Amino acid sequence: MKSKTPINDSFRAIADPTRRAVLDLLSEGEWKVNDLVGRFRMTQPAMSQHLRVLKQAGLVNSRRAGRERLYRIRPDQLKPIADWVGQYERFWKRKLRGLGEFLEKEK
Amino acid sequence: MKSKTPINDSFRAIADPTRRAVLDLLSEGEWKVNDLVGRFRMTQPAMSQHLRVLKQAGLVNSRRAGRERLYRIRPDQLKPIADWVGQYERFWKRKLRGLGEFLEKEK
DNA sequence: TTGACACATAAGCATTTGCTTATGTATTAT
DNA sequence: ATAATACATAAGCAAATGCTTATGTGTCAA
Repeated sequence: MKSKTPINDSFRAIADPTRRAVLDLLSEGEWKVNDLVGRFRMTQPAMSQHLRVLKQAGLVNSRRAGRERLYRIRPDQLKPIADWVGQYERFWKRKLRGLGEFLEKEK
Repeated sequence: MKSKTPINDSFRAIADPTRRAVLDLLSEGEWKVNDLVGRFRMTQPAMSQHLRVLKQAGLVNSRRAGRERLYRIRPDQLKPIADWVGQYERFWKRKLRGLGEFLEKEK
């Protein structure tokens, strides 16, 4: 069987465009589920399932407020992803400076 | 039907741990397919399929060399991902400075 | 030219994913 | 207490994913 690492869960979680859009909305502040549903062509259970994936990946938190449930982002949990992609940042930074063509031609 | 954007393909491509590991290897330079196969517990067709996904996402290039085929990374294609994750960078940077607790408590 | 090599592609299959329509579970309103 | 609201969870299903074992296709070697 395959081991599921949390870091892997994060990458998988943001692979879905709906979930990325949800994170973008949550970056503005807390949202209740029904308000999120109203932003997508999707039923409420579908949204709840996306939120569960995000929660299991550690990318969001939730709290009760009466009979509503408010989700908030945990943006620091995106740092492992930023770190991984950041490994490659130097490549396009060099390219933007125009002194990185050697990589294209090396070998 | 759902439209498949290239940016979405990139996120999906790096969702798989094998493909991320391949990209990490390719960041050292060009690799031939069989050498990549030797690094994973996987058949050659499986690796070729991973490489195809990476190629369709624009994350790698390939060229023939005799009867071998050499793959190289196109790291600048990761920039859209870096940009998206980078939107959230300020959150954990603020947190590291210790002056970002307000976000935890706001509302 | 014939065979071996390096790789891609096809076909098949089990698992996962993303959605739907029920249905369950708190919480609030009456 | 009862009904309505807000959401989660279960079950079912089509499509996508990741792998496998054939089987192509192009290149080199004999």
